[in-house]
Amino acid sequence: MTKKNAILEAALHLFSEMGYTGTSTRMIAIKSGVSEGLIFRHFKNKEGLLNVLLADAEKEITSLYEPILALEHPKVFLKQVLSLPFQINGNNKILWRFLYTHQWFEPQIHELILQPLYTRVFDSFNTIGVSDPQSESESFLIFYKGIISNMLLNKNFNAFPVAEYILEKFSL
Amino acid sequence: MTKKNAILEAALHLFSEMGYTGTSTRMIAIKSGVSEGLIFRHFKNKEGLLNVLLADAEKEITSLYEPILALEHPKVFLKQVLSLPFQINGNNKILWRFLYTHQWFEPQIHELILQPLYTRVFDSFNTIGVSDPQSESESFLIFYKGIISNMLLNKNFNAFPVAEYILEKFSL
DNA sequence: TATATTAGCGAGTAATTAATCACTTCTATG
DNA sequence: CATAGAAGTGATTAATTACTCGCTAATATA
Repeated sequence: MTKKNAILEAALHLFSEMGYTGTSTRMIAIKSGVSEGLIFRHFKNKEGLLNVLLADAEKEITSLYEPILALEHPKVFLKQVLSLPFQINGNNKILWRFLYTHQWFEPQIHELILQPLYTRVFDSFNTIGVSDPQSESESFLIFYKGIISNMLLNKNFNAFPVAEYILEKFSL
Repeated sequence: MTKKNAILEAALHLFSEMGYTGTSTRMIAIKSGVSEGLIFRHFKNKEGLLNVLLADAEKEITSLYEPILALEHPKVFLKQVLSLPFQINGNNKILWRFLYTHQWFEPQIHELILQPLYTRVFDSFNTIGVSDPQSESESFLIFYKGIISNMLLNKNFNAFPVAEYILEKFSL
């Protein structure tokens, strides 16, 4: 792994655990095993490092959504959206936590998580033929985000039965 | 207003907007119009100030929940839980934002928001007689938290139709 | 091989941080 | 009124902050 990537990885871990303002560039340097100066050589400043992490996160979310957005059948698509939280594992959990902790200070993150899905979710419920596809879509996506929040905040939370239950509620 | 309360109010505002680590005691002193030293006289240190805010928040949440927890009829109670997000106004919005931004770094906050409701929600669904009261309760509370998250993160979000929709889904 | 560019280091720096301290002013109570 | 304790100030501190800079080592390219 290049030192540049080591910096990015250490910063992602630290930001997701301590927050952006709670992490010093010195901590990042120590954790990634590089000199503090190198951070600024590669990323200009601390905010620049954050922006690269945000851009990388956007790419990862896009490629995570991609195969699901390719599904044509409405009900299959919607079911797979609710399966996304279960793709959270040891590797990408840190990325999700980074996004969820920083969404309060970086407004584009909330958009990044929901917007790529919204149109297709709306169209799906519209095709299925529900009475109010907008409210149906919004409540569906609120649940999608909520289940991830809960998984990140409560280690004992077993999301499987809840997700099954919700699928039933949305007749999927 | 006492200077002690001015400090608490300024800190709550700043913490909820910039986060705990993103707020300096100097900022709090300037915003509340007191000397920086007074903060430490009243609260010992910055963390002590945070703890007082957390204790105050717990009291406020408790008194917000109290009248709803007093409702006996299961469906009436559950309906009123989903009406809680609409009690968010200019005054207490800052408190909710404080809780939601800090829940990622103060694990007890997630508990504080959900735990006082959980038992009664479970009992209510149990009394009503649903097939899996635990999953029903958990999904219901995920919606409850999710609606508030969405309201805080998306100014254009109109929660009314969504809440109505959810009540229907839970046959309330 | 020669040279230009990039990667990397570590000692600095000015500003900011949380916290302390000596001191003054207010206020309650005997 | 007298006085003890609480409220409040502002200068000061040691540590930490984000960031710079002069330098060397590595790597690419001609």
